[in-house]
Amino acid sequence: MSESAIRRLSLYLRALEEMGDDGEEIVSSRLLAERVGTTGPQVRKDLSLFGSFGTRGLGYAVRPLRVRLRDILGLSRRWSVALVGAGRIGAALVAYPSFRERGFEIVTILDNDPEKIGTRWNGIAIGPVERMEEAFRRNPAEVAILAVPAEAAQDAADALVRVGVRGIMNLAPVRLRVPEGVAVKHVDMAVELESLSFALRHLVR
Amino acid sequence: MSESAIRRLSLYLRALEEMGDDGEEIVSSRLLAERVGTTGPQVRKDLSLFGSFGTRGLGYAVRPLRVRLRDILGLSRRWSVALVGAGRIGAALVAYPSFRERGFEIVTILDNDPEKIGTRWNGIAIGPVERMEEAFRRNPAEVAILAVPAEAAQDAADALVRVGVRGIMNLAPVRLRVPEGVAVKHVDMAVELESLSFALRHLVR
DNA sequence: CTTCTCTTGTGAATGATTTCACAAGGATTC
DNA sequence: GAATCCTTGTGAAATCATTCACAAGAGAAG
Ligand SMILES: NC(=O)c1ccc[n+]([C@@H]2O[C@H](COP(=O)([O-])OP(=O)(O)OC[C@H]3O[C@@H](n4cnc5c(N)ncnc54)[C@H](O)[C@@H]3O)[C@@H](O)[C@H]2O)c1
Ligand SMILES: NC(=O)c1ccc[n+]([C@@H]2O[C@H](COP(=O)([O-])OP(=O)(O)OC[C@H]3O[C@@H](n4cnc5c(N)ncnc54)[C@H](O)[C@@H]3O)[C@@H](O)[C@H]2O)c1
Repeated sequence: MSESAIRRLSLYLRALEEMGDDGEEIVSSRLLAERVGTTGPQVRKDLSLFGSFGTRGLGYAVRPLRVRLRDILGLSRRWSVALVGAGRIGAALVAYPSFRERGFEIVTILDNDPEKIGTRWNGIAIGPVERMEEAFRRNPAEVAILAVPAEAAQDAADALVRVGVRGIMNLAPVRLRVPEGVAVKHVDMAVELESLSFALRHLVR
Repeated sequence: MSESAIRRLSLYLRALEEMGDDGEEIVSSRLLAERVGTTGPQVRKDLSLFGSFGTRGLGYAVRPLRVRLRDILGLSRRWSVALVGAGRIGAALVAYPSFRERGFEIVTILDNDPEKIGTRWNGIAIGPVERMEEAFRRNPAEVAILAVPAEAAQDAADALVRVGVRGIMNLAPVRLRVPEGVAVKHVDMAVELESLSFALRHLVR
């Protein structure tokens, strides 16, 4: 059950959610594949990892598959999220409504800048990062978004693990070391840009 | 020459840049691997795709390898970048100094909100997206960052391709269709969060 | 100059992921 | 209710990526 299969499930779910509103009842693996940029067999393989949800000769019923995928991905519950680092990227994330709509609710915001501490973002008071434990007692979170400067990221991650966070989405350009059982996803825009640069290096100018 | 190999090169380069400042002269594949979270053999395989830069028995000289990696990744030149979508995420990106430091310079910002058009961000006047062609004549860009709402993303991408952009980093949660020869990298935080959710689904509460 | 140490560079082996091909089997038609 | 159509579900094959093992070879030491 590869990482990439899981990411595709997430894309299938998104496609299904967009479809549902168009009133489609049934979708074939071929059509779903086209929506997310893969192939029919790939879709079927991915889904078959978790059971068989289609009807032969017909396809997949949109709504039930959607429910099933949400379930598989662990999205049939809500996740509480702590944001550490109330900077520019943090501000964009807090103001972004889609995460909440998809079940990820930012319940805690922490920073170490005295100027920021106490101000409210989206109804949430920014707390001092030194008092993480206290903040988590009030508003526990299973997941954290880490948006502090690179130098501060490892310490912040350690603290997050200490207060019980089991998953971190890291935006800082550093590889985090975390104990077994803690999941980290790294969003690294510099790497994305550099792999664009690699792709273009001979094509342009 | 896989996508993932290229991404690792980018991480090796970052590690080397951090090291150089520490005054390390030589680094072994083992050490470099540790820094980026992979293995020695993997580092050597990745590098050997492009030549042999090390000395047996010793390791890799930091500075020359850095230069070589920059070259391989197409980073020994500067890239001009257009930002389309001057929203919250766009604001964070424009204010973020690291991209420029690593050779990616935002030279054009476009939006379709009359309120925003004409205001200056970081010294750059936000232009109307309808006049993309004109904006590109003044400030051409090879690369674009796309940070518009999902519904607008495909149209914006089409327009970017028309004015000659060859690489797009897309932040909107949609799969873009682009012609052959145009590279797209998709930064999809919702997918990241959902794959965290998958990893935690049975571990938490 | 020879030996010893150490780490690279790389073919071969292993492992993972994707693609393929097709039997299985519901739905629809006549 | 039989025949036809169509798309799923899935082993097997092919491709792709990583790991391994070790010969090659540079430098240090004696
Ligand atoms: N802004 C972007 O577009 C962008 C893009 C890619 C990656 N990133 C990365 O995301 C991270 C945040 O970037 P940003 O642009 O929002 O930076 P920023 O400087 O605007 O924000 C960082 C915030 O973290 C806070 N902070 C610093 N040390 C802290 C600590 N120890 N504990 C808690 N809070 C702390 C600061 O007070 C500040 O509010 C950085 O690692 C950056 O490299 C940012
Ligand atoms: N904010 C986040 O944290 C976040 C996280 C993940 C993904 N995203 C994605 O990034 C994109 C931008 O998000 P945001 O939060 O900055 O949204 P936003 O609404 O703050 O900004 C979008 C900007 O695009 C402009 N725009 C709209 N249509 C346009 C068009 N046709 N041409 C040019 N400009 C146009 C708007 O005027 C606005 O300034 C969205 O697709 C969003 O889903 C955002």
